[in-house]
Amino acid sequence: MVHGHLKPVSSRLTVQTIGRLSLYRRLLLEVSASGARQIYSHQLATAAVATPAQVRRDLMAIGFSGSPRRGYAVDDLIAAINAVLARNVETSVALVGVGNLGRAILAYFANREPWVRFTAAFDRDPDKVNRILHGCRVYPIDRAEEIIRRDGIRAAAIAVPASEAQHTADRLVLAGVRSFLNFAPVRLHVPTGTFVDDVDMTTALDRVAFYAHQPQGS
Amino acid sequence: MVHGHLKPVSSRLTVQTIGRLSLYRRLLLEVSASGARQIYSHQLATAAVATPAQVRRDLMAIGFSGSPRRGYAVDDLIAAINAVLARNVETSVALVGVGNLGRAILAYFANREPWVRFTAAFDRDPDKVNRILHGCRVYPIDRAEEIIRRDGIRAAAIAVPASEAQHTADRLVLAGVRSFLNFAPVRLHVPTGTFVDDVDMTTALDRVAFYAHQPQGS
DNA sequence: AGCTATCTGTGACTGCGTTCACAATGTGAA
DNA sequence: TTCACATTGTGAACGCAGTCACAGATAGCT
Repeated sequence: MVHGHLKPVSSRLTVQTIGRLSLYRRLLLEVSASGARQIYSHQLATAAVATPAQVRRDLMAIGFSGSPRRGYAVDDLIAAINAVLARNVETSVALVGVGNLGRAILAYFANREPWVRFTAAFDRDPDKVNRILHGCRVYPIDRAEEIIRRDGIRAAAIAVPASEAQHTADRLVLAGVRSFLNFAPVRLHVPTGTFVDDVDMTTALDRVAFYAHQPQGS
Repeated sequence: MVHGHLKPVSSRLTVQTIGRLSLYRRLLLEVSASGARQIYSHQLATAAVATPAQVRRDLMAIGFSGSPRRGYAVDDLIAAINAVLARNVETSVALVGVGNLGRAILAYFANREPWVRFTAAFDRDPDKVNRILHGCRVYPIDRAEEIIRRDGIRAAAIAVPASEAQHTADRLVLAGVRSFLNFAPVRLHVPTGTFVDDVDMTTALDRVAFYAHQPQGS
């Protein structure tokens, strides 16, 4: 779930399209590694569990063209997506909350997405600070504003308890963060122009439990 | 992201509504604990970062009525949502993949959602099996079909590497699982009537990185 | 060189989730 | 008891993401 008000970035680059581009890139990297140099929209669509028209629309949105009867050039497409998604620069992300979940996040993303790096983590617990976890240094939460400003960090993952999430977000916004990956099972109130992507495992689990009880029929 | 084709469960119980009901319930439990007995749609909407009309439509979808000038009865509403979401029974969920992420999931949900329980976990690694993690026993992956069938488990969380996710899902579907919480950064091909809720942290992080670079203006 | 098959690019359309707006309701105050 | 008004319930309108369907393009085959 995504919330937070944003004007469209370009003509037709919606949040959904951005998400699918991320998926396409992952799939294309595998395709490229397997040696294929061209790919059709219907092949990419199958891999992404989408429709060919959807794929073509998404690529149209980033101004990437293929050629009839040959499809899209895989490596060029990867480069085009890289240019759009990450502006070809490494993005620094802060992590707040180094509990079970926070540590799993650091472990999960270590060496996974080269264009994104967790450069600083923060926690309230004095026992957790001043360590280095998966290449990310943990600082006391009180130094968050200072370090985020110093390093020009504009993105942050929130992995604190639900009761502290809003307060944490407020502080980060003031420090200059405009884009949140929110793992807390609450919705954050943020100013216009701030992006929030909720990764709400609680809601997801409730949904899964609900549909587990539905009658088999399609 | 949710995929997998499903006919509407009831008249207007969409996937989105189910998700919001889960959120409402969490908020209402806090409200109830704080002592309030009635709540207005606009109060619930503010807490959920939604609109009053949205809240009223969702409650209409589960046939719950309030009264003008007094709003909705908090405890009755919680009970109504419980009845819809979990059918008032405990749901058993299997976990496949007991790596960093899988263990974090078990820790995260231990004692969090009383109506959902991870009753069995599976892993390929012989070193990980036959332990009990956060109240959940870990079995070798080869016993998955047997145990899922034995316990009538219909929901599963997938926390295996991307390359094994599809294969894992296929086996689980054959064993009777109809509802997936997919943490692997791929889209699963599943038969009609099977539900998949993707918790794709990779895509989410890419989105957050993208919007971190967008100009401040709303 | 011409022809054909098949894929891309895109205007138009569709369906659906959300929001609007207002009639109906009934509560609490005087 | 009456009145006033804040809140609910919901038909209708809206907007947008996704799909359709076809014109345009081009590579390969004969």
